[in-house]
Amino acid sequence: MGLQAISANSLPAYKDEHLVFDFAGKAVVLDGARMMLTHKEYELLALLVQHAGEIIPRGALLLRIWGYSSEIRTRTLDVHIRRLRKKLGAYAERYIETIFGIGYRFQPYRAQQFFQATAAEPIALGA
Amino acid sequence: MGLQAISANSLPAYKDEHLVFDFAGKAVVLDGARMMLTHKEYELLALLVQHAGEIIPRGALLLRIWGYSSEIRTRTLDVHIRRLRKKLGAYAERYIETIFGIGYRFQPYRAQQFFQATAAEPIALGA
DNA sequence: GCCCCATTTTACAAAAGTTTTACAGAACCG
DNA sequence: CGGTTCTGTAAAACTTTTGTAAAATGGGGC
Repeated sequence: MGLQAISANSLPAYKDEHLVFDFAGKAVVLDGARMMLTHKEYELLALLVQHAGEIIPRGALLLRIWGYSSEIRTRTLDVHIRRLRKKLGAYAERYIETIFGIGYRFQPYRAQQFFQATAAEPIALGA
Repeated sequence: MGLQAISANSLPAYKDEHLVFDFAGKAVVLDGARMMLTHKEYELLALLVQHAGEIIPRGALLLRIWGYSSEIRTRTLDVHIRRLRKKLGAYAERYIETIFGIGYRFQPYRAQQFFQATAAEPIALGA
């Protein structure tokens, strides 16, 4: 029965102490409870997690997820980031960093203890 | 005696605390009472039950049961889902989940206790 | 033809999701 | 500091999707 139940572009799942991100099953589990994410929220978080540790510029996020070419001024991205942070609960700030003037970065749970960050160096990332 | 040879698509019957789905006999029993389903209702529920736990996109349902190729806008599926839910009575929402923007999913009776169910759930998936 | 009944369509209401607006607040720069 | 730019946030506005009732359609049997 080729019912094609929800296609799966399989990447190795991301996993740390609190968060399990199953790209194949498009399921995210936080501390054992399934995170209920909308499409856009899922896509946004997935993109960040796939590039864990890297800074992703606002422009890149807006392009990849919204198809917006640069030079569109909108708060949409921020609103979605906010909702993700809300759903990430206590770990919100730890997982999703704001890189002022550049974009955002998903940080694996443990990673932050090694770099006691003052802030973030504006590491460039190709759009 | 069994002149009724085991029909070709005899799948093992689905069964849980309240619902018994006998594919071979095309009979559905809910809390001991036979559910009277029309042909389309039966096909729809059967397809969902056969893939219990999986999300089945609207497009797949419309294709498999109605032969509709995509890009036909119709509320027929929704109407049938509604009638099924009505006949499922109190268990309706528990058995048939709506996955917003994607499709529907039949959930075995017990399964939901693992994921705390607040309400209808928008599990996100890429489109 | 007429009736019955399953099914589909129509039309609108309700719900869920997304974007925009408006402004507060934080970070940067001189 | 004072000005400027950028981000956070809540709430409103908007869009899309689903739910629902009711009417229309269509096929079989009488």
